[in-house]
Amino acid sequence: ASTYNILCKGYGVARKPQEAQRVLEAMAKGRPPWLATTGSAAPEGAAVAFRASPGLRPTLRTYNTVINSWCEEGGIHEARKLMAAMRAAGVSPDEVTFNTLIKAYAKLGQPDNAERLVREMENAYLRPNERTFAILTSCLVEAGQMDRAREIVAHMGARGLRPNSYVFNALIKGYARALSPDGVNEVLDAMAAAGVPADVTTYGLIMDAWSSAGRVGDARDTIERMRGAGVAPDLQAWSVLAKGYVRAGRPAEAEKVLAEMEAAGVPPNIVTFTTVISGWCSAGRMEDAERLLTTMVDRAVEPNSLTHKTLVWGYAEAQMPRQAEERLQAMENAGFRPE
RNA sequence: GGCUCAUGAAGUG
Repeated sequence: ASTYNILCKGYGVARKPQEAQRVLEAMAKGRPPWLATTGSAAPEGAAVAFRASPGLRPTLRTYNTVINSWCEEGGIHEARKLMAAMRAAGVSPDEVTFNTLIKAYAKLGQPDNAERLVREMENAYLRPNERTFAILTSCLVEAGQMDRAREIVAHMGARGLRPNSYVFNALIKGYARALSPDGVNEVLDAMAAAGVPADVTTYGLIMDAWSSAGRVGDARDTIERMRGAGVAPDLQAWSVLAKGYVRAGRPAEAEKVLAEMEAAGVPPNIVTFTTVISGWCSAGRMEDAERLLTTMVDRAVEPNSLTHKTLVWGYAEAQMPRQAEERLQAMENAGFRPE
């Protein structure tokens, strides 16, 4: 029975296209009620899964899983229809159902609709939970509505909820991207006061804002602060630091980060290497880019399409068409399609 | 009890 649900999820993850209408219509009797009511296509694989066991009725989790697969594809309309259908079939949506739909609006950048759905959720006598607030907060932050986001978070207490790290991290993201250390520190203080420890994501988020802005000194300060707080930087955090040096036009220092992270027990991966290679390319230092590529391959890290693309770009930018062509060829030989 | 929903990294068409 849950095998069944896992199947649905698998198909959802695979983002199967929708030839489903045919599959649905071809289904034998014993079709789940929702099939009759959703006039449009469902993800093909999910429909196949339903077909597999004619006698079985979809459970709440089955519905949630399929609704999620719709939402991942931006099919909010179909998802809502499915919610109506499940109700008609006597299965009541739960918090997960609503969170899934709220997330869909969040992805579409529609905080108003997301908030509307939270109200709808409460009208259905369901309590928004921490995830609901994390999704909503993140949505508001993405929309640049920091004040509203804070309001919402402040409201959690009244509903018996305490902001967790997901919620706090969403706020931090907003302030970090606005390059507002005051805002960031304010949230960090609030986290400490709430007994929610800043984690590797929290610090990574902050570092990324600094690094993206080319303010690598601040990113460096942040990673040291993180270590001081007993939080070990992970692969992403180190990669972000390397990006900071790249963005600041300091590729040699970016490359030093590779050794630094290695020493910390976190070997660089393809993302880290490609980041630093792009730094050499940006500086027109193609021989260094090639040298690092060799180092990378020696360490059994294979270039991917983005690595190749970066090098092609680098040679083009450096007015080295001959080498650009060679790179393009190498890319094709490695089985990557040039764009 | 398990199975469904939330957060950070690469040249960025």
